[in-house]
Amino acid sequence: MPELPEVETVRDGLDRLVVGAVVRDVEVFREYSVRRHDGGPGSFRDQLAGRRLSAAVRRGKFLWLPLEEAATVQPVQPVQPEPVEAYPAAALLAHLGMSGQLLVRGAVLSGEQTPTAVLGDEPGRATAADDWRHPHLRVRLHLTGAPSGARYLDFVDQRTFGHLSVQDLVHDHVPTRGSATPPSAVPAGHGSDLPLLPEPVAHIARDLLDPNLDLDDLVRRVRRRRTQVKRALLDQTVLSGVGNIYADEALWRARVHWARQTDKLRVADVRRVLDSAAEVMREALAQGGTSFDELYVNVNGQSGYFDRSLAVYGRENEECRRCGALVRRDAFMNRSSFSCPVCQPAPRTRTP
DNA sequence: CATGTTTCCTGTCTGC
DNA sequence: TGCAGACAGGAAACAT
Repeated sequence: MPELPEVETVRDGLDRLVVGAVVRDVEVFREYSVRRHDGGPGSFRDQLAGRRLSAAVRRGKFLWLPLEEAATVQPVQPVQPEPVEAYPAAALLAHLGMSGQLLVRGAVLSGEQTPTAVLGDEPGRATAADDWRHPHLRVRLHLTGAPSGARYLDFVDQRTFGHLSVQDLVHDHVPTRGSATPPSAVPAGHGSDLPLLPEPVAHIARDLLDPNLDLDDLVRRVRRRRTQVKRALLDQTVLSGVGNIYADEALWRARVHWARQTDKLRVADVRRVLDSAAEVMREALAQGGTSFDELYVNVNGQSGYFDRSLAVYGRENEECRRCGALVRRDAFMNRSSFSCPVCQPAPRTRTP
């Protein structure tokens, strides 16, 4: 799945290849993929055409490109009063769901940039400025004026849990510790202290790679909850960016069972779980830049390039890399939890 | 209000 | 060989 490290890799690629480009046209092949856009495909197209993609920003697994009016390519529409804010008032918001990809086509890559390592394009088709349409192509943005020469930004999504929309930028609904603070990847030169987020992201908590995350506060908020620790890890309003895979990996590293109650965990345990989650995601991100090119596109149910490094996820009845016990799998929230029965002893009262 | 459960979707895999 | 059912999962929507 594209989790935080994968989304960050994509964000970085968009930053280098499509930021600065102007959207010339939009094709929506699957209406469902823009279901969260208010107004439908026609409105989606209208709100993008003629706008410049001015930055690439991420929080958790949400990714967005703030929009600016393009001075050169003005769409034919009535003149509207300019917003006073210097920061863009709207953004193209993307969530990759579990199988979404953003593929840049036609970019001329320079130097060290490996074509296929940038945005998960397919080997052999990576550099060509072709019009080839992926079987799961849902939305295509036609670009012009990209410094990289990128012609298309393709949204490809097999299982269609991902989505695109144009959203107003609003102030953070859940500022950490009282004061409004900026999102994690605020573009340079855009007033980095302006805490503007797409509306659907405004209630999403900061992620573990956010330099402005208050870790002590997060520990307190986790322990204040009365639920299983893994539920807390997956809760958007507590912490963003952690999915089922990295939750299991973090808990294994921290030697904490997924069903432990948050309000009974010690501060040191919670801190260790969070540190482990940050660590495993940083490692995945580090690998994401290099070795995933031939595998990253294969997000059809497998975790892809990071597979080899996984300690427990998807390894039912295989040996724990630490103690050799057989990894167990439990049903959890209509999915699975993987854990080591020895390293991560289950709490007494709750026995699934 | 806080927490738990269901639902959306498509392609692959398993078992009968 | 076919085909129903299980499975994968983020997060909104709904339920308790």
